[in-house]
Amino acid sequence: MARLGMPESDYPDIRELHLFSEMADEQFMALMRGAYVQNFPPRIELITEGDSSDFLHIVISGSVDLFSTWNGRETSMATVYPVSTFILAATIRDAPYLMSARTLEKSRIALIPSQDVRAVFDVDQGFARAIVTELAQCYRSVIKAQKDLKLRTSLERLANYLLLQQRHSGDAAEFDLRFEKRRLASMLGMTPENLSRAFKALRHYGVAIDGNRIRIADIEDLKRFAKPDPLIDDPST
Amino acid sequence: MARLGMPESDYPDIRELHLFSEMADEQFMALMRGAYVQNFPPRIELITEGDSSDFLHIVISGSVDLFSTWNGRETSMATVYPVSTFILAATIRDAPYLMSARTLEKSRIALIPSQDVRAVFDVDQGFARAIVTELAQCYRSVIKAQKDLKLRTSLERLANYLLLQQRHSGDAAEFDLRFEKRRLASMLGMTPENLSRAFKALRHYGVAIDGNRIRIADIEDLKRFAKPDPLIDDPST
DNA sequence: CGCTATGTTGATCCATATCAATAAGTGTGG
DNA sequence: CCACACTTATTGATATGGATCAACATAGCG
Repeated sequence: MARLGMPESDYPDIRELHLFSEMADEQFMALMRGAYVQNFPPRIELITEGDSSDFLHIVISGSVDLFSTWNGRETSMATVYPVSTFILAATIRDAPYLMSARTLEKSRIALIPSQDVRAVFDVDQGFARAIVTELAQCYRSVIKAQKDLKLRTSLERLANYLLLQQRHSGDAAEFDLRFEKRRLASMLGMTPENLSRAFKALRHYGVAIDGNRIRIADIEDLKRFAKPDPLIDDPST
Repeated sequence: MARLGMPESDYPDIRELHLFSEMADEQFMALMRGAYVQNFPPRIELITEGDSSDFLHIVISGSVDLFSTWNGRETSMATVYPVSTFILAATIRDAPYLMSARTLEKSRIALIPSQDVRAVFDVDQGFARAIVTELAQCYRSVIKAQKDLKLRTSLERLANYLLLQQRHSGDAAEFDLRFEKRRLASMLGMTPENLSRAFKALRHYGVAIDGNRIRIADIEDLKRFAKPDPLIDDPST
């Protein structure tokens, strides 16, 4: 876990990130020279909400939970998978983190000093364009999550989540949940107990669950209940 | 309501927007030349979610409600006051609007073709910097709203909202609600009936309400209940 | 092989929505 | 200027979604 300069073997993965793919080689190398890479065990808190945003983080392998707390309560806000960045907005604004982050599993994380990111933004046209595109994407994702929360019941949110995961699994009739139910419940804005019951309630629409394995008997039946909407559920639009 | 080129008398107000204040004169004039201004009566739907984002909108006077619908339900997402823009993210990504917009009152709205915005972004460093800062700000606002929704009860949300409005009114002991309770309820993610009862429940913490007028007897008392948190309630951070 | 965290199930409680009735504005046209 | 229609706000009664509490089962994991 000692802090090391980034090995060049990690460069290609990061370079492929659309955030870095359009920038000049020279600027990319400048960013990489100032960057660090660390390997973390599971359940390590990487950042804490309220801290100042000294580094842009990139998940190279593993996965990271973004969560927030208030008054003794806690909620999962998002999950970050390789290869992507997190806390870009705090880095840009040089403002305190609004969310905490912890590794879910053994993870490899790259850290780029925030001031380097801001400096390169000002001199590299492609990087600037990429950052603004990425940020707009992030913004739209949160808006969709908020519509999901305000317009749907927890049962409807779960149904739509399952349809999305199913699509994500190449439209297979069966697939595994990507993370533990405890966190899924928190992400969907409900308690674990309520999630357990929601799964049972969805049996009426042909959803079978065995451990982490989900089987959807009749997609159309589930869709009639879930009423998926591209303006809420499509990750791309 | 006929579409007209923007009169030069509107330029200064827009120029002062931090989104436009740092850009070169030449680029600013280029944007303005392609822009239109329209006056709208109250309750006119300016854009509809799902439509393609042809124009960046700027509220010059009046106010605009951003709302979303699904399955016959509707919720207010935000209110836009002069002078500021809305649907910047859709403009940047050239993607469909995720929210609809309607005037709340008689309003003056400027429309800048989205492709002009994207074109100027690529040639003006100051404008690019301003856009990315603005977007990061928008993103953080929604994250805060989401924390508010997921971590607090409706009573706690209302209490913190009142504290914020009070600060917004120069820490006056009395102030008026800025918009009708019906919309306030929707913004806070509750029904009008529930809001009505929530106001009465806050009497225990020294909140008196008469029509649109709010009086907070003891700020500290209300704060002990509301537990305001800069990472949720501060508009600036 | 136990320990600990996770998941399930049942009973109950609480927050919030819904339905219904009434009151109070607000704007419109006569 | 008033009468009417229409929307908004309040209040009460009730229903329901979802949380909490508790008990137990189960699955990883050292």
